[in-house]
This record gives sequence, structure tokens and C-alpha cells, in this order.
Amino acid sequence: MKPEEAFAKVLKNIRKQHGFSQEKLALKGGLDRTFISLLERGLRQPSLTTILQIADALEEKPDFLIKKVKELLNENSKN
Amino acid sequence: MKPEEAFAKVLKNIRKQHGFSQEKLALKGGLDRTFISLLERGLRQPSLTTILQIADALEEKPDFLIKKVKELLNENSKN
DNA sequence: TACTTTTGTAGACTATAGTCCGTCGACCAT
DNA sequence: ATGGTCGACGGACTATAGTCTACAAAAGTA
Repeated sequence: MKPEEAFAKVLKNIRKQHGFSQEKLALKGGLDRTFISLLERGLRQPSLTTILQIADALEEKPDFLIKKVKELLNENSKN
Repeated sequence: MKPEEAFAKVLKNIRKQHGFSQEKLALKGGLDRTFISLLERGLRQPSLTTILQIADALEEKPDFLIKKVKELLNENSKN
């Protein structure tokens, strides 16, 4: 599993938990709606700044996001 | 203070603590030496994959790196 | 002094992060 | 049926992540 795929799952999960639409998240984080879509489909990976912006918009600590990503990658280290 | 500046400090700090040269870190992480240099000077910011590669090479958890970055950003939120 | 290792830096290049425009289909409410 | 929200998806574009080669400047070491 690639990092962008893990990030995709984490992002989509947490966003839904907060009841945000992609657009609302994009607005809050100062990002583009279509880019959030790309991220959630695992077609793009975020840069450091984007990680911080998204974490901020999701009201989560950025290291929490990364921890989740890393956990996913470790679990599925086979795939 | 910009994210890439915070990351620069964190990276340089931890690398030195481990007694690695930029080149050794680059080799271990599968990255280019000159790019490590750019990162440590705050002229570039890393992508998610790069964060994971660097954390791996530094034998640190990636979320630890991000936590450090975030701490730096919060401390110096004035600058 | 000289030698070696380390880092800064420049230039040229390719891949991709991120934006902005739009269209479409799915799903839900009137 | 129709209107609204939502997400997938496309194309075209600009900015920047990341590589590679090469040379110079520090900085440590004998």
C-alpha cells in the first residue's frame, strides 16, 4: 500500500466522522475542492503544508493524522 | 515561521543527534543529497512520502517529526 | 600546511502538487 | 419532475518537489 492510499483512507474517514463535505473541508483548509477529491482517491499525496492545513480544518493534530497513516502502512505492509 | 522552516530545524537537529551526514541520510532514505540540503535550509518542503522516508532513515516515527514541527510552529506563532 | 569530509549552491531537467474551469451521475428532498 | 448537495472526473494550467551533475566553500583532521 502506498502512502497516498493510506492518507486517502485516513482523510476520508476523519472527514466523514466530522460530517464535513469535501467542499467544506476545502474551504476551511484553504484548499481546492477537486484536490481534496484527488487526495481521497489516493491519486495525489499531500505536502507538509497541505497536511497541516487539512489537520487544522479537521481540528485534529497533524501528528495524529500521520500516526494513523503509519499504522495503516504497518498493518498492511504485506500488500 | 513557515512550515518548511520549522521542518528544516527539526530535520537538522535530529540528523545531527544521530551523527548522520546529509549524504548518509540521503542514501539511507533513498533521496538526493542536494535535496536534503534544500530541506535543511528551508528552501523546500517535503511531501508525505519524503517525510516517511526521512523518518525511516532517522529511525524516528514520522508522527514524532510532525509533532516537533507543529510544536515549533506553535511556539513561534508570533514570527 | 595540506588532505578529507561535509555542506552550500547553481543550473537544467522531469514528475507531480495544487488551482480553476467545467460536466456528469447519485442521492435526497420537495 | 425538479432543485440542491455531494462526489467523481476531465482538461489545462502554474508552482514546486525531487533528481542529477558539478564545483566551491567550510570545517574538521593529521
